Amino acid sequence: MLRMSTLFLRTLREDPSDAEVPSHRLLVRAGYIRRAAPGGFTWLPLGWIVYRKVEAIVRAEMDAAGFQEVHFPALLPREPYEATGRWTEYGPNLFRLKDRRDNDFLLAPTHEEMFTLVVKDLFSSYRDLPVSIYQIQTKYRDEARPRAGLLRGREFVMKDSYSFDVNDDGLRESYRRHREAYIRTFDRLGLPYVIVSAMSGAMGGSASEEFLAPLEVGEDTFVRCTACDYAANTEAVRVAAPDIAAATAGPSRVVDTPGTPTIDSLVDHLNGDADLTRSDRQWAASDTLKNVIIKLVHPDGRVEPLAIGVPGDREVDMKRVEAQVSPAEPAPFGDADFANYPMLAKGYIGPGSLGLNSASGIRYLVDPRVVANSAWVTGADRAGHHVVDLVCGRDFTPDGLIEAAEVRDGDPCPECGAPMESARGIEIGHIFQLGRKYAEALDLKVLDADGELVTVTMGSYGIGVSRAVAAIAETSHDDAGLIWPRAVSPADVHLVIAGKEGGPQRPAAEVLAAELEAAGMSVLFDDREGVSPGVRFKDAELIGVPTIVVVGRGIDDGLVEVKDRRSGERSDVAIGEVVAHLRSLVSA
RNA sequence: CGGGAAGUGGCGCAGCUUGGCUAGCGCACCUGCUUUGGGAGCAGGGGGUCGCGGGUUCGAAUCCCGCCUUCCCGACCA
Repeated sequence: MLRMSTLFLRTLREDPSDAEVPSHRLLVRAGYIRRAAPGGFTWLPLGWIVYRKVEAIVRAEMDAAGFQEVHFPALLPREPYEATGRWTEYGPNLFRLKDRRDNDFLLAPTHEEMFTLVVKDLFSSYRDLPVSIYQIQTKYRDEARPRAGLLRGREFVMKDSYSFDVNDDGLRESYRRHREAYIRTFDRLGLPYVIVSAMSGAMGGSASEEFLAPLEVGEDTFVRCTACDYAANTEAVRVAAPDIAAATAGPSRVVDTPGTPTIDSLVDHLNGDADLTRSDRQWAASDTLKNVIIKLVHPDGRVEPLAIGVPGDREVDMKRVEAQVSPAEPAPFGDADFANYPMLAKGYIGPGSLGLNSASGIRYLVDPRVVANSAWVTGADRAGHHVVDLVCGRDFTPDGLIEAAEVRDGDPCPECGAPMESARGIEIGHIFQLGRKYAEALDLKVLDADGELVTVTMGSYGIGVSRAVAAIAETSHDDAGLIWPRAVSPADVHLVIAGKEGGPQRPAAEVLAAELEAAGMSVLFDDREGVSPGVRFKDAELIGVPTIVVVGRGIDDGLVEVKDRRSGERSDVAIGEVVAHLRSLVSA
């Protein structure tokens, strides 16, 4: 039993000034957490109870799925991370430190290397696989900007799992089992989520999905179809490509378009010149093909120019580009770069000067909407000139496709064609078919049935445990305070005494509290003396136990009040029946 | 990393422009009395290196320089 008279708790009447998002505000105000360091929080007793309940549910579902728990140090030597290149690749987000002998160490931001090495250490046969192991561990990332309390800290708790299989079929099965375990976990946590397709990072990536709690305060933008169940992170959205059977446009022709370096000016010119107007409709920005040049900086330092062609009504979304070209980094193509490519007429760049086999030799990738037989107005590689009716596949051939164009509300779903809508969410889980990257880097191989060495294929799967606490608070609160789902509430029942000191309420409440505990329910008991009823009610609402029981003025008639925190509904229940009544509520 | 705002008892804030007596207010905390179904009243208390370091000055929360931290927007971020 948690007695508020002795509980290590102090609620705040006012919002802390540095807290913006509701979960941060309320968790601090209600006495669950306290800021201890930039991006680091102390868990107070109520908060730690909730945290452990969340952790227990995560652990129970991992165990139920047959995954085995291990535990690594957070403080690790440099070497394994050097072997995979991440000592440098992780950049400034990695906490690095030295021991007394000047050896490099790090505080692990994630543990792929260690899991890979421990499996290599123990196992060497296909007979040992598949295996999935996990840990619940404190992670460290030197975030440029910790924010929103528990939602993005520099120290946080993550459940990370890794699967090890001999082949791709096995990986897919391990991935499926984790996906189902995650669905069960988030369902039990009472956390709403959307499963979205995500970018796996490296080119030619394998399957990756994120579990996003759909919340405005979230940092991830995703789109979902209004008709079917397609949903994807913005970076990973696939564009629905039209199917055009044959080119209907006439032969391409170069036209004079003086002073039209922008798409808007070009469209205005096309619609304003009698020789160029269309018979069927006005020209639109989406009829034009805009070619944007960027630079890619590869991890080895090599710099490669890249041309991206998108419909003129859309911007190139650098986040989407980055996700496509990772691990290379996109960078702007500046005036100095243009000087090296005199064949590029800025503002009038067209496919004629682009492509690996062209004069520039610049790789040319286009949006999937630029399909075979589609006709475009695009630059003629001469200032003041454009080409009309340039048909893809007939008049030019790109080097490939790239998903780089911005995504908009209302864009058609790639699955069913219905309009999609965008929303924001908090990433609470991520499942990812890693493949052989780490196994190759760290030489994790097993003997197969034929006695041949094969490289193991891996999956990695994460749940932000401390973030999940904040996400639950974020999805479940009102103006008065938190409202915990029963599965993670710090108590089953919040029992409040409301009556004059010395009256019958206190002894009756003491008896009731003991009976509730005896019946298997956990009780947060407001047994404080000299505290006015208003304070008790406000604190109860702030703390957010889903069921509040008031032993008050009804006690003379043998009645106590049962309040539902979420709905606000109250009902009087005979004190002799309240234990059974509450037990049915709590177990419902 | 760029732009903006801000650091004063546990929490929320004032004071700073124009340097000066004991650094003030509300909440919280302690003592006493009253009060007890929606953040009570009265009286009396305790608690603050004014973010850190340096400088100017007879004198700095206040002015100057540097740094750190927090929040917001952007960049960044399995």
